[in-house]
Amino acid sequence: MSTRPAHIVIVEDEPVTRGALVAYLGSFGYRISECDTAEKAEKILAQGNADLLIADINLQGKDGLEITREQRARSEIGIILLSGRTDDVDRIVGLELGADDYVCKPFNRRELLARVKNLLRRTAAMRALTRRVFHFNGFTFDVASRQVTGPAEKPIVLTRAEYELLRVFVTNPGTVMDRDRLITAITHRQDGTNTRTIDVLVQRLRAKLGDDPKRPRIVTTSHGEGYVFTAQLD
Amino acid sequence: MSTRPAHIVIVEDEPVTRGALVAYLGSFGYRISECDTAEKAEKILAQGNADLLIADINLQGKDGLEITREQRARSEIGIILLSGRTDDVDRIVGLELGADDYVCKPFNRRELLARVKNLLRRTAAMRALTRRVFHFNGFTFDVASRQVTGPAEKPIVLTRAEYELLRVFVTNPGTVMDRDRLITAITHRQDGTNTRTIDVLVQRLRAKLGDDPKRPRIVTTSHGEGYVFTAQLD
DNA sequence: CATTATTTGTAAAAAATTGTTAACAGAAGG
DNA sequence: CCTTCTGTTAACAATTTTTTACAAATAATG
Repeated sequence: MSTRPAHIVIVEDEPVTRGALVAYLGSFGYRISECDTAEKAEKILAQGNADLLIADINLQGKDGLEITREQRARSEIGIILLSGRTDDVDRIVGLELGADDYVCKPFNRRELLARVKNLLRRTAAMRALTRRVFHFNGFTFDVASRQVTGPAEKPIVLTRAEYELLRVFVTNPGTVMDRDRLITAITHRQDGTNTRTIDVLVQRLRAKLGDDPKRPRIVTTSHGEGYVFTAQLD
Repeated sequence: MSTRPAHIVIVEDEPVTRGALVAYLGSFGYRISECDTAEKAEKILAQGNADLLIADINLQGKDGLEITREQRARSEIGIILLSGRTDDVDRIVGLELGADDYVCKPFNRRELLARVKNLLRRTAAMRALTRRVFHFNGFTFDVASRQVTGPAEKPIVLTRAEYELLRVFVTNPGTVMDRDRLITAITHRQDGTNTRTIDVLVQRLRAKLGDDPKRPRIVTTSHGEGYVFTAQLD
C-alpha cells in the first residue's frame, strides 16, 4: 500500500469553478494539477503518474468526451466528468465511453469528494494489475520481454506455452480458471486440444518456479474447477 | 478477458422496478440474484461470490444505507444505490459510506448499464488484490493464498472443498448454515449432491483444525439445522 | 424414564479428478 | 540432413470428492 498522495488532474476552463475545485480537493492533501484545455491536460496525463481526471465536458476545442475516449483507450485512470447541463444524452455517452462518474453543476463539494475517494480506492487496485512487470515470491516476471528471474537473480527460461500460462495466471490472480479457459489463452484454437495438456504444462511451470504440487504457493489446484494463482503480488 | 459472467445482486421491494432491472441486466448476460429485503440480500452476499450490489435505499426494515455500511466493512463489492428521491443528504451519506454510485429513480436503463459496466471493470481488479486474513484460536487463515497455519506456525494443508468450507464459515461467523447452503458454496457440480457430503467434510476439517467433535470450539453442530462457526475471530 | 425416530459421527469403498512419467509427432535451428 | 526442443496425448499412480453403511448421539413421544 503506497502512502503517497493521489494525483488528480482537473481540466476546467471556467476559472471560478476550477479554483474552487483545486482549493477544496487540495485541502484534503491530494496533489492537484490544473489546466484549462484538453491539450494541456493530455501533456500532464502523458507523464503517466496521474490517478484521477476531473474534466469539464464543455471545453473549447477538444472536449471532455474526447479526452475520455482517448484516455480510456490507453489507460485505466479514473475519470469524472463535470457538466453544466443535466442532459441525459451527454451523461450516457460519457459513461458509455468509460467515464466512471458524471457530476452536474452546481455540484455539492462533499459529494464530489466522496466520489473522488471511492473512485481512487478502486483505481489503486486496478493500477497494480495493469502493470507489465510482476513481482511475487521473489520472482520477477516481465511480460513484455517474457523474462523471468527467480530468487538470487537466477534466470528462468520459459517455453512459449509456459509463458502464456504464467501471463494468464498473473493477470488474473485469485481467480479460478478452468482448463478450457487456459487452453484458449495458450493456443488459439478451441476444439481438439485435450484439456489434460494444461495439467502437464502446470506441472512443468511449477517445477520451474520451484512450487511443490503437494503444497503449492504459486499455482494452486482447485479440484474439479481448474487452477488459481495464489502468490501475493507485490 | 473475463469469461465468467458477473454476479449482480438486486435488492428492491418494488416488484415492477425489480422485474425491469432483472430483465434488462439479465438480457446482457449477467447472472442476477433478486430479493426484496436486506436480510435476504445478506444471505446471498454471504456466499462471497457476488460482484455487484444494486440496492434500493428505501427498504422495509434494514435499508440500503445499512447494507452499504455493513458490506463495505467486510468486502470490496461494488455498490450502486437506487433512490426515489433526489435528496442531497441521502446521496452524500450513501457515497460517504462507500457506495460507488447513487442513481435516482426514474433512471435511464442505458445509464445504469453503463455505470454497472464501468464499476464491474474496477471491482474485478480490486477483488483479486485485496487480501483478507483471519485469526482464530491460534490459527491464521489467508483467504487469497488459501494458506492455513495452526498454532506454532504449523502449516495446515486444506483440500479445495475444505478450504471453501472454512471460507464460508469464517466469513459468516455465528451464523447457522444449513447443509444445502454449504453444499452450494462448496460443490462445483450442477446436479444435486448428497447433503451428507457436508458432514464428512466438516469431520475432516475438524480433524485438521484439531477440533473435538464431542466438544467443538471452532465448527459447532446445530442439531437439525446445520453447522456454525463459533471460534472467536480476532 | 424408556422407547422410538431422527440426526450426526465415522470409517471405508466408490467415483471422479489430478500428478507424473513416458512416448511421439512436428517445429525450430543448426 | 540431423539434433534438440516443444506441445500433445496416453497410461497409470495418487489424491480428492462423494457415496454408502452403520454406530453413536440427540430429540421427541408416551
